[in-house]
Amino acid sequence: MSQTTTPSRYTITSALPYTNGPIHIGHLAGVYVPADIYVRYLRLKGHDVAFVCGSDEHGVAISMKAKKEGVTPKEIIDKYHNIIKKSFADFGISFDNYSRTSAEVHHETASDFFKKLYEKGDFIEEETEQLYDEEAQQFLADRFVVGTCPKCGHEEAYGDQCENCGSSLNATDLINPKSTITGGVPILKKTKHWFLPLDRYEDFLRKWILEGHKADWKPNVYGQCKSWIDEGLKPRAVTRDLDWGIPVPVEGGEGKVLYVWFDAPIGYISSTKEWAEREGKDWKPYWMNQDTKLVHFIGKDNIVFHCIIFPSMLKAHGDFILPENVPANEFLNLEGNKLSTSKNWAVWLHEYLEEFPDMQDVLRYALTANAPETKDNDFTWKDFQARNNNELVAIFGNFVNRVAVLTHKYYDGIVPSPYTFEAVDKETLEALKGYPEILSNSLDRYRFREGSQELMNLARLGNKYLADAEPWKLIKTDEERVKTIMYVALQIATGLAVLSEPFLPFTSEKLKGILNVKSSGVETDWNNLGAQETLLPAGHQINPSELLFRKIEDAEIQQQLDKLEATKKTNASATNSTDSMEKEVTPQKDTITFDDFSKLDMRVGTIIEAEKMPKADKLLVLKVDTGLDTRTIVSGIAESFNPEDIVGKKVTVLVNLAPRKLRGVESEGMILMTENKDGKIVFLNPDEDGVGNGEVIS
RNA sequence: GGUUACAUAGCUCAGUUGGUUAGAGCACCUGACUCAUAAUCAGGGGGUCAUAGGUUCGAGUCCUUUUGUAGCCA
Repeated sequence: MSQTTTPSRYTITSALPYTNGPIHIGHLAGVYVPADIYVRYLRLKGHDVAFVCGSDEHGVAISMKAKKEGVTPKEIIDKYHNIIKKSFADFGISFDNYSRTSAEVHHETASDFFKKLYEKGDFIEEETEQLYDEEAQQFLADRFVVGTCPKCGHEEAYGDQCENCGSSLNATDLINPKSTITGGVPILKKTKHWFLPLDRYEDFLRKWILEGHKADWKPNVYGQCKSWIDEGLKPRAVTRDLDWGIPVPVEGGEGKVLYVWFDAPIGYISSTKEWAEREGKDWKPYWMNQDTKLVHFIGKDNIVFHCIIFPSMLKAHGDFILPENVPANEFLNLEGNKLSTSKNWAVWLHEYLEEFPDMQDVLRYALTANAPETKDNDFTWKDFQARNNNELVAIFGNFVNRVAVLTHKYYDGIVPSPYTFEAVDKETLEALKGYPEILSNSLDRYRFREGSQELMNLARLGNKYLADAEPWKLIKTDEERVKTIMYVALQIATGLAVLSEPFLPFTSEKLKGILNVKSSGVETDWNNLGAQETLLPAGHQINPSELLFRKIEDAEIQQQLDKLEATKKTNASATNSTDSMEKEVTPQKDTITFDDFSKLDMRVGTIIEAEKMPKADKLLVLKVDTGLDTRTIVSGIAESFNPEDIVGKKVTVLVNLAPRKLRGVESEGMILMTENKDGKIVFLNPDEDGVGNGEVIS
């Protein structure tokens, strides 16, 4: 079913980022950069495009993270939605609309979608028994249950998987299951759910994918679909017992929400609606007209949802078109290890943007030139540096600079009139004309890595032309010839300015500024570039040269490597100290100023007396010599220390804390404590010899 | 465990339907040049195409084995 005619419009989606963390280079290389290149290319060719995305804000993981951190899901999604949205915008991902699944338009769209399928009888209803936490009054998603693994005996296995032996489990299989919310023992309780019977769509999928897209879908995508279909598709639950998400909008759906994978892809549609509303357009053609080409950019972990489940949903609904292609990318690693949000093993986009200001295109280029299109790839900072210094600076930037500098040197920045074109000039101009098609060839087949290299080849063509023609020598003997040479070189530079736009949008803009193309009077777009004789006319004034790229020094790379090394160390010590018990690192608090800090008066003190507070399990009444005075401090450490053991101990005391009465005893300060790996409270003690009472801590 | 994909020079990758001495960029070595961000241009060395077998006149390309990596499923 590959389309042979040119589509009237394009709907391009890129995977909705999950709002449990910021965007990192893996997301960029796999999804957003290729999607953005494709979209910019389509726009340059004058196509009607809707490029939509948004934050995916539902699901168990966010609900769980919220409970763990003691905040509401909304606080989490707002935080990450804002970070993500801003970093995309700053990075130049040119979404027509970036929405979020908590938006009203999405709730409505997803609800309606569900209702329509419900009314058509496209769901199966089934009652199953699930674990239920009576105290919290809610059903427990697999991740909310821990217990002993029935296979290996590991005591901290999750309801869906044992991280010790790696086997997947059902929550009901766990021995001694416990709710992670209350710690209580869950009971089995009946619950009703709605299932999408994928088996009904088997014939359709077989025909559509296995016959229709055998040739044009990537091997991995096609192969995975084939294995799913061949194994026999089963009904899949599209609702969950959860309090975070889109409420099931039909009778009996109280306390239940749509499965996040049911609502998320509908987010593409909602986002399109939001965009159309704002732009005063009709969203429907973008999703319902057969002459629209729909393409989903995703990572390989999402293949089944975008190729099997979502298309089945769309088919069931009946009004929608299906994706023409799903160019799923493989994964990117970082310095030899898997990227991990929870382990902080990543190059975070929002941090990159701060650490390498105005260098968006460098990261775009490095990620494109080394994109994980056919297999997992490794991002290394050394490669990043090499791509920048050897290619962007040395080949692309340098060519442009030498052309601009020579033009100013010889002609005060005015494009010279060519004299007679020799064979080499004609060949070079002819080669230049061929580039739009060369690049189209790559981009139409989603080969962005190849495309980026072809673009670089155009700059190479320019460098070679100059090296062969040697205008700097001829200027002394043959001025007419030099005019022709510089004219040709300027045409190539202009070609680069136009053709680099999808790959290097910021650079393209800058280069167009140098060449002053907007006032040249020549229409230079992708389509007529190949047909046009002149891209930058003789007599046209260009602006002074500006460097397009700067070199990246070894020290900058080392800094990034050190940062990763520090992460490794943090992770290693975290694993050691939490060997058996999962211990969450408390998130960093809001920043304070130095003035805030200096308000704290902390001193070295010595405990001179200690006794238990009557009728209190946790409290000790201490007399502490602070160097200033001897004062009474009540401390909640009785469970960890015997009073007699701590007399004479040197401790850190916050002395200017407002006094407070605890159990009738006034406490005049606070002793600083921390916790060791076993959860035991320990003193933060100034144990260096010769440190006396009353010394200020700063 | 099942399944899908991947495995080609030191590194990153091309290699369409099997067809002459396996290609490119980077790195390395040599030479040329100086307009240019010590950039550029030319030339060179370097691979028994993961492994073992098979089909074929002929296989990096098709089939099977083993190993490794990754995704998905159980």
